[in-house]
Amino acid sequence: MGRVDRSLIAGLPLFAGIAPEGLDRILAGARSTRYAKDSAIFEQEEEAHAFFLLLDGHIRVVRSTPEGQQVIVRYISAGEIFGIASALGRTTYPATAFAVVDCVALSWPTSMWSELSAQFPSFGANTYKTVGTRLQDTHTRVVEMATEQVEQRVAHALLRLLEQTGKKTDEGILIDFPISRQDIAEMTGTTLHTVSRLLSAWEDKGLIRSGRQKVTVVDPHKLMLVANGRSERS
Amino acid sequence: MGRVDRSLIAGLPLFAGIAPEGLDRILAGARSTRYAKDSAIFEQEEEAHAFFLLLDGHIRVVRSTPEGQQVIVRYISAGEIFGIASALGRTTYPATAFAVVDCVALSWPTSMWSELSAQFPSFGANTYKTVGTRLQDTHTRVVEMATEQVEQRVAHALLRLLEQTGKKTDEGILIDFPISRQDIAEMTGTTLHTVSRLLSAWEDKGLIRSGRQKVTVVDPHKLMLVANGRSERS
DNA sequence: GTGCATCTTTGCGCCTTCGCAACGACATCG
DNA sequence: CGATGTCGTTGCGAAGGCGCAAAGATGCAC
Repeated sequence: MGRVDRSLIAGLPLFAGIAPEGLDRILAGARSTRYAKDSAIFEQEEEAHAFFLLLDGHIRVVRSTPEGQQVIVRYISAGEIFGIASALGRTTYPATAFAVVDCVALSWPTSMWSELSAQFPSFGANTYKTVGTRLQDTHTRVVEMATEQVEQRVAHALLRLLEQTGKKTDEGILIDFPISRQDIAEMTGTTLHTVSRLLSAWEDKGLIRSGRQKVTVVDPHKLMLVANGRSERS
Repeated sequence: MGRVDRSLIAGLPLFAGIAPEGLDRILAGARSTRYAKDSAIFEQEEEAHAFFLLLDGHIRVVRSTPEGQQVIVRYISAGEIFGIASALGRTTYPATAFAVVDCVALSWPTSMWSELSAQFPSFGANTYKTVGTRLQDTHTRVVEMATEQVEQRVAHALLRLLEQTGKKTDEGILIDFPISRQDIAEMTGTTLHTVSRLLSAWEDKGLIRSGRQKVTVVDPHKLMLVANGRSERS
């Protein structure tokens, strides 16, 4: 918990078009919290007491089945809002949010949502736009799961992570947070075994380099061919 | 195209808490259109010129892959809004909407969205709540596709259709619009062959009765057991 | 009433993917 | 620096579900 300087959030598209005084007023209602790696920011089914803006780090949003299987709904990067169930008329969080690395996030009490979105229409509009984008992304994922083979789905998932958090290194583009085979499996609806086999095969072909909780894409273009099924079967 | 009487929409939750004069003003900007069975209300990639409210009938929202495969995103029933891409900051429709039966829908030009939602906050709020619900529903679907076998997915899909449009008959609960094996396959990410086999097996067990483009659920409770995987393998 | 288009059923072989199991590698911590 | 736990790899067998193909049903149009 602590003060937040306006400059930390002034550049975010989320707050585009809001005057400095407005930002200060928005921030006045927020509190900043640090979350240790692997801790939960909120949990599925829990009362939705707040919504969040990630300032630093990476969040993994996970939905669990009654049988205890987990599915990764999405990753959140710095600058994105999350836990906005409250903004959408829900009273409980539909998923659990884990800090993938040490994170810092702002939070506002749910009760402030209507107030903020009314007072700063562009903030509301930007948020809804984000929700709309996520709905489309999720539909895309449904389509992928319905029509593609595992190999394509995993390739697509990696490419999406690259887009979101790719970081250039001298070997290629690195996914900028620890991610295991199991994690990738939970994003794509397969098993860690199958993911491991795929990554091994791709590494042999020189598409990627990977290690413990680490994936670097060496040849994004070829990976894209795989994702589109234009790659000959091995 | 034509006039719409206020009474047609006054009872909808979407317009709850809006005065009669407000409704009239909302309707003044709308136009009513009839769509013949199997016609498209709008098409994927098309400019999002309007958003819609279904007054009567059933709509199938379909997303196509570049390879021409189709996935049913959802069914829309009377009273629901659809084509609200515009409300979410998109400029094109992300999917195609087909009239499953003869339909009647109201439409408003996209440009009216901001005006209406500003003037009638509860209308805006209800719409966003709907979007939130759909996002959750879609996530649920992702989880199902990631963790369940085809049999469970198909059972879940049928149960969802029952919930949405089930109509009691003397044989059981009927899905109230024509739906083919192919349609069910496109909802669940499988093939019409597999769906046909499943329905046949369920019919033998007395769970359902089905015919050409028609499914009646005789024993919803047992179907729920199948959906939850609590049914012994055949 | 007859013909045609569409939808449905069902058999069979194959292939992708899973499940299980065992082993190997790497990092961390005391 | 060695022990321990977590994560990754890989082999093998099983099977769920797909693809293809052909035949059977049903409703609609003329």
